[in-house]
Amino acid sequence: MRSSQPAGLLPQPPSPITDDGDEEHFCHSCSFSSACNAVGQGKPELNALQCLVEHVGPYQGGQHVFRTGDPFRSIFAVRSGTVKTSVVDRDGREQVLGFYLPGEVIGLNAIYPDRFPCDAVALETARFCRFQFPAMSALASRMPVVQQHLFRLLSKELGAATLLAGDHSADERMAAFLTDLSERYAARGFSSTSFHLSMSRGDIANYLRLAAETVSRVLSRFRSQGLIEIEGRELTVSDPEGLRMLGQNLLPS
Amino acid sequence: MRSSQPAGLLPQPPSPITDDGDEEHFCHSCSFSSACNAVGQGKPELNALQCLVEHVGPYQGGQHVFRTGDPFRSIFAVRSGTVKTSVVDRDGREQVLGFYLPGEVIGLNAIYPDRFPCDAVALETARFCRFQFPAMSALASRMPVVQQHLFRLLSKELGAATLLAGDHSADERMAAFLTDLSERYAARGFSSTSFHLSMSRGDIANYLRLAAETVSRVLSRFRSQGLIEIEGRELTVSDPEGLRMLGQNLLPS
DNA sequence: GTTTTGAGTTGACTAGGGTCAAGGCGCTCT
DNA sequence: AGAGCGCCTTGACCCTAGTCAACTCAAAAC
Repeated sequence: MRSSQPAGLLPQPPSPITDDGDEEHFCHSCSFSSACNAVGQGKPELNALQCLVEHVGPYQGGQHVFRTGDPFRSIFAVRSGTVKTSVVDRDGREQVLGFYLPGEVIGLNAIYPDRFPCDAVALETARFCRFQFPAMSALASRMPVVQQHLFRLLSKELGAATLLAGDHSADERMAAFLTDLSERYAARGFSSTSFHLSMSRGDIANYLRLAAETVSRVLSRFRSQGLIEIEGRELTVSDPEGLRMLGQNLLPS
Repeated sequence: MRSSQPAGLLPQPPSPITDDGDEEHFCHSCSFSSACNAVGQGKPELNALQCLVEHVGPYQGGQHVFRTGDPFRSIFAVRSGTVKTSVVDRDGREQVLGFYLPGEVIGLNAIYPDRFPCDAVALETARFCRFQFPAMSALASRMPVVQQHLFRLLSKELGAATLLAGDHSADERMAAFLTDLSERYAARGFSSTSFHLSMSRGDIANYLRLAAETVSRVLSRFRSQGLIEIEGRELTVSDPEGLRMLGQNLLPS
């Protein structure tokens, strides 16, 4: 199953960025690790999970992983790369819903409508673990720990969505966004103070419900205040605590 | 179990508003009906569900059903009355997260943190079905239909939270809010064109991330445009289609 | 090498909605 | 009845962030 490729895509040589790395380490930093590990500890259910997990990709930057309205059949855990989810409203305007880093899961919001309610686009070359959902759901019935994990993932995402809905200033939003990204990178074993923004200013602006110009201005202001250093899409957080203070009202707990 | 009361509350005579009504009809309009019905069709699991459901209340308007930080032990289905959920941020400002009508479920966002992440306050005399969650979760493992129902409820709420996060004008937000309320009342068997707003203008404003004055102004404008009639908290929707058009970008599907 | 294109930055102006303030209406409590 | 209070409405003003526009820069296309 390691070698499976989506139809129509040529396999390409692995690069340092997109290489899956060793399974042990990758799974350790994956949102599903507790579920997967629970299954993978020599129990007979191991085979069950292996049947419903499939490694897919690579998707090149700009390619769709799924589109609004596609029938819901599986959820995806990001193995490498970054993904943006978005909807387009009736006026044709895009609304960015979220960015997903390696180890995070997309597609959970499709369970209810039974169709994907948003687009998912790779921002850079990306690979995934694809979990067949009906089978996953069935497995969850037999394995409480898997069920619990799904409940928690859903509930967690619900909490995250709620935070963005508050009325907050541009500075608060940006500070919270950067702090959140920093912590998510840290949780996956990357540097928390220095990383690459894989999304454009426009995407950030859209996600934070600001104008692209405002994002530019706020970043410039943060730089002149010594909170961050930024050049293009390379970001260094100089004052993590200062940023955290600014964004605290938007951050969990 | 029908007669259980929270400690410290005197039973009070049922009123037309707060009376549970007959079980059959109530359950028919409840979000949990498909799960409950599946369980209650003469199967042995009937007893299991009855053990974990408890009818609680009445809570008077202003009373807390649960508070932020309370340990998570159960979810609640509203049987009668209306409930507001909210958080207070570090500056002490309240943020209204949602309003819940009879037949709707509160507490799902507590699964992940394992504590309630928000307050829930009755806006008017309210009664509930309380479901012990660990037991419910265990039941879900044995009964796929219950599990599926929980997944769907969570995923549905996730979709709803996402909609509020967009950047929309005051008019769009208010129109979508009224249309949504109207449809939820209709789904529960009440009039969709004429109903009582159980929350204050301030609560509506807070929920929609507007100022109370703006809510007032928008409602006045809607009235002068012939979209609604409103007197105090009594609302009549004169032009449902017009409202729907206005709020369409915020409404599901 | 030149042109084109798109992302990003910065400045000037504008507008939607927040804030402040005053006043009306309908409660409840003496 | 009168006082007090909370909720609501309306008006005047202001501020944050959006819009429009000009310009830079780097990478891709020719």
